[in-house]
Amino acid sequence: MSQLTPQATLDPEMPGLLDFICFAVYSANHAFGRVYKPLLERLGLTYPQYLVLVTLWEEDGQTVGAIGQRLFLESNTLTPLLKRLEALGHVTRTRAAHDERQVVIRLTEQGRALRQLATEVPPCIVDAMGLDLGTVERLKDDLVDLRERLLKAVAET
Amino acid sequence: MSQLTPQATLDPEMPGLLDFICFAVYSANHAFGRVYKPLLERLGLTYPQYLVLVTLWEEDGQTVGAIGQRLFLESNTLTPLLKRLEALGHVTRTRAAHDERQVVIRLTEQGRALRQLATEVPPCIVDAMGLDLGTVERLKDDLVDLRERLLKAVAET
DNA sequence: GTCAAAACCATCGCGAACGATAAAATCGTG
DNA sequence: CACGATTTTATCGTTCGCGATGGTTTTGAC
Repeated sequence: MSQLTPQATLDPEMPGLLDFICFAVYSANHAFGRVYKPLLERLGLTYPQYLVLVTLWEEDGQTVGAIGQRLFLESNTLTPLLKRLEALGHVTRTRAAHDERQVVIRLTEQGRALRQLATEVPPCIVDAMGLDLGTVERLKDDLVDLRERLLKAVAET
Repeated sequence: MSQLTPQATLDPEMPGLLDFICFAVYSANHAFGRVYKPLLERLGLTYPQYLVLVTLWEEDGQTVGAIGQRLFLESNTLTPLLKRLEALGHVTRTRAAHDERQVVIRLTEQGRALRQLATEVPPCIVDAMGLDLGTVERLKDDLVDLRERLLKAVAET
């Protein structure tokens, strides 16, 4: 282990990795993934699949586009994911009668039932964070604010 | 609107997507990706490749394992990524003489030169966030704290 | 010195994310 | 009504991320 890395004063140009807030977000996201993985494995779900189901538990019968708008994803990501959820028996995919372009995603009975099992998940996450809900809420709001600022900046490009 | 549903006894209700701090992190991470993409495209880099180079600009000649420890990635992710950086001419990959198991990653002259071009990137990100540096710093610290708590919880499992 | 255990990296397969592109349905304008 | 433009979803190729596994080198116990 080469212990001495005196972080030379040589670089006012490029900040270190630990100065990047994007890396803090990136690595926190990664850490959430590691916490969620064992919990979701028991449900046979991946993390993005879980997020899709959360939106459907909130509001069933959404189109692919509507789900994508909520999750900031597009059809090239969602279509294969939704096909897997269909293969697992959690949802159905049917063309909308009034507009054949749209595909409506509906929970099956099994998909609805999964919601009960999934109620154990959020408390486990809160427990793993070990923070009071006020702190979490504030952090969440700050992140949403940051996200909106970033997306606004991208849109203006 | 988003009254946090208490995970009370037998409450079958699942919090909405917008109540999940993990989703705030997930979507903020994606938003960063969208901001970085056009900036890094000019350098011919992806976002993870850029993160690897940032660590190497900080300290050249790290092993694959050392880079992984910093970025929370493992060889199965890093090896192909580093091979691409090698193919691009930014780094070299050589077995360590004193321990043939380790692979040392060193910047090429071209890889070092890229650092100058990349100095334009961080100011663009700060600009896109539109937040004062104190707010950013505090948010970053909170995220690092959250990350450490989550990883600690995983390790205790 | 020997040999099993550990460390380190590479490989494989799968799911996720996205740019580019295509195909089909619908809409809007003339 | 006709027809080009738009909307919506799907497909393809590339990169990332990770679990599982394998191969080589080093370490450690005896």
